[in-house]
Amino acid sequence: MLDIKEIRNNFEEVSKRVNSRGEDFKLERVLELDESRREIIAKVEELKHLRNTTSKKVPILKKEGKDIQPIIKEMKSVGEDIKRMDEDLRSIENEIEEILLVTPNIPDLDVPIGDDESGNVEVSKWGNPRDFEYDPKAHWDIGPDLKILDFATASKITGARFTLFRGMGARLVRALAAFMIDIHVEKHGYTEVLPPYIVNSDSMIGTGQLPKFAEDSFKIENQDYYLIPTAEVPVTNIFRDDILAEEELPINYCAYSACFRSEAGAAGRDTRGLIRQHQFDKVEMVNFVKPEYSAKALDQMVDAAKEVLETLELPYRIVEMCTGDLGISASKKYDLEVWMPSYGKYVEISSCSNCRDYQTRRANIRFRREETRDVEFVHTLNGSGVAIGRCIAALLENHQQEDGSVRIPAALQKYMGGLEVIA
RNA sequence: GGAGAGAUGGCUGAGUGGUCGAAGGCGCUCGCUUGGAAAGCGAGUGAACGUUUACGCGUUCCGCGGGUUCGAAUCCCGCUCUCUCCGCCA
Repeated sequence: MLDIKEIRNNFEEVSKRVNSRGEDFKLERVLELDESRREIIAKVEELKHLRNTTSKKVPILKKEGKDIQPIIKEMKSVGEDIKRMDEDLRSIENEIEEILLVTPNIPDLDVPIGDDESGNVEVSKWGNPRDFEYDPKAHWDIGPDLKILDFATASKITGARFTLFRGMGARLVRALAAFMIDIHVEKHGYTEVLPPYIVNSDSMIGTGQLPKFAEDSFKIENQDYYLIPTAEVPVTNIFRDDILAEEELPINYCAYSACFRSEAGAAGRDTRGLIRQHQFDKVEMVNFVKPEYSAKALDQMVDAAKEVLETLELPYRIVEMCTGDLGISASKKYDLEVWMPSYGKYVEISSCSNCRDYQTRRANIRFRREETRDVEFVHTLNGSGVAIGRCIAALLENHQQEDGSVRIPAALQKYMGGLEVIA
């Protein structure tokens, strides 16, 4: 959520930068509403002050035997005025909130301007796509051939966009989760958490999934519960409505979880294989940091994700998202894209975002700065470290061998019980 | 799912209609004291919003949302969460 005071005091700049995302976010209306809101507040608080001071006098006058009927009559009417103005105020504040909850974060000044993904900028590349001396298979063929992925049975059990992992396939999911978490915990100082996979709407609002993107989530019928689209939601909301001590920061959590997405707008896209599923596993990183530290934290988070891919010997590139392709909460975002031979291109496998104070304003996550004793909003970052389903697709395709088997990268072998090849 | 109890400031814990943002205690901060520390003594110690150059002033907040009243932490209604017992269950 944007800071209403920032909108008020710095309207041109805020408006220009938010609208650089390629959409007009109607901040003028917020300005108008804010104006009348403050007008009403001034009036109604004056009346409340009158009521308070008068109410204190009433028992005294009563004791003195004075006639308090005229005062009571007057205060009754004052009370009605207050009630009416409070209602007006509430409706204005609701409208302001309604707008602010769907207004995205302000992009950082150095984010490239662009309307859509075509404006994204490649920052770096690691490794080289393998030059196959034979016709490489896609993972949706490799998996079923090795009997480790079973899409047909999953669609019987549930429907489209689900996978049944079998044998070494199932083992691979478990191995990758453990492998990734170990990297983050042992090398990057993360604390492992395992959150609920179902959250309430306050949590979904806190991280930005609601109210704007309701159709992307699975909602539990007749309850205020949602299946998490990412562990970012429960983990970021751990500190909702808290004031942290400065010395507690930074807090770095990583979490394995299943993720559930309706993929409402993706009908017909990526219909084969593991790339776009309603349920997938992911290891997520979430940072809570002091404002002055969040830019650096984003680089470190990207480094942690890079390490996962490099250790798995998967070629990737890093792309910086342009203003038109940032998520609602992000002020700056890097995607890590892994080389996918079946697609003949790089495919997103991690997304690392600096959300600055956007989520913490929504979720009311603050810290007290020692020096000033002031309360400030924490900055949050989140990033995949990395998506396990897509990682399996990449492993199968990039490390496939001509005989149909798949080589397990050295670093992963101990997590696979010493297995070197899936055959 | 059934029965009961509860929710007050960083913590603990009073408060059943009127000078209550809320006693007391603990904690914390600053000062005094000390060779130093502890103890002791004194002062201070929430957040949001509005207003103000500033000092400050005002409003709101006692789980959440309504209601009664001139006035609600206190009375009434609804909801949420926590705890205990029973049932069920991995």
